[in-house]
Amino acid sequence: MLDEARPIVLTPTSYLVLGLIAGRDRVTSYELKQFVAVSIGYFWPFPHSQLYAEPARLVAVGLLAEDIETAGRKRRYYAITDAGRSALTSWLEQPTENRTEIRDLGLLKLFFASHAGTSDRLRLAQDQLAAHEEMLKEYEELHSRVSALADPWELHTIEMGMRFERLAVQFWSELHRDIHGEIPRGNPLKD
Amino acid sequence: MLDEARPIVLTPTSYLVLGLIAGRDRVTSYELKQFVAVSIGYFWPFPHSQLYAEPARLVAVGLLAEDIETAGRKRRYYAITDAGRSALTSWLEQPTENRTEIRDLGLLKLFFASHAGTSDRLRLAQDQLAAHEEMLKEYEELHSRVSALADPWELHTIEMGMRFERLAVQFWSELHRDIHGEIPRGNPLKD
DNA sequence: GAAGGCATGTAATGAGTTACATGATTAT
DNA sequence: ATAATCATGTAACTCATTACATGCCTTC
Repeated sequence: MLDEARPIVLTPTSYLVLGLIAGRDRVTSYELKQFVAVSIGYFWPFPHSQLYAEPARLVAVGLLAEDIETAGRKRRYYAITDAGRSALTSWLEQPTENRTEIRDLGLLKLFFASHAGTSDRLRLAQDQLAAHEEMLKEYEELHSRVSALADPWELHTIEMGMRFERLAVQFWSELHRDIHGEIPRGNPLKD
Repeated sequence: MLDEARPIVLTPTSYLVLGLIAGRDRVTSYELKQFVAVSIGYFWPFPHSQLYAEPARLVAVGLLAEDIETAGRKRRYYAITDAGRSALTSWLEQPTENRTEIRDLGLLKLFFASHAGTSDRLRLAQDQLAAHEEMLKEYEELHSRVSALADPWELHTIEMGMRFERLAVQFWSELHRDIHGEIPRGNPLKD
């Protein structure tokens, strides 16, 4: 009972990692990375180094157990502990303080579009439209690929992602149309 | 030309601050804070200390000019420099690398809902539904309050926010209905 | 003239990002 | 057997967050 000092505070990333590990029995950071890339990473991106740093923190506070390979690769396998599982479920029981953060550089640029010229606005809308169409397609492929096997709750979040992308496609294409209508005659689009 | 060392790299927050200041001629961090609270802060939240730290950085690299009151309050007024304005516009011209980040603790919990019980899932959906309905109302009030005066591009981002909230309301209410249907008979809802 | 809240700012800490690094495996 | 790519991890640095601090103004 030394060092009772700072209370354990878990970040969203902590729960993310905890939750991912809770669903498996032994995983390496690399495996988590693989999975994140085709699931939660779609709308909650972060660099893979977090998947190395965060488990280390969680081991330090007893929510994960670590098991290091003795063989050549010396992989670090993580597993959730009882304490970890109960931290996870009690988080799930807790009411959620909610402020959805939508960080999108395209929207940020749109916010400041009064400082840009019409052609830049148009390109912005075009690019965003294309990017979101692309993302939508990716989501759809992903969805059809995993819809049979994946956890149904994970699937729901993927569906939310798809809906968001549809919304974005709609939004930017309307905007594109509007901006297009506003191009001055003396300066016709080429392309 | 001493210290040509590290190239100036601007973060999204940098452009956010730069853009905000570009639209005004002299502002304090506090004024920025006020404005952020009813605009971009809705979907890109961050603590106000950033609005003190970031201008300082931008002054250091010459993109903002600082003017400190001599009177009692010693307020720091910021204004954009020519270099700052051109940094902003060239950013606006640049194509946007896009990965929309949607950070939402409710969705994260949904992702891990297999580790929760039905009643917790139900509460999650209820809470999220209520929270998004609330946000939608806020957006609508904001929109009608400012629709006449605000920059039209800012308005568009607010409209995107509203659309997102409508989507979220839709999503969580469908989910709520689905979960509700799944409650085992032996364990009827009270409330 | 005290109290409370708004206005304004700073310090400390740790999380998150970027960049690098190196050992396996596969393809050619 | 060499190159290329995948697998796995770490280090440095900076931004972002939390928490605190204090002056000014209003109101009673």
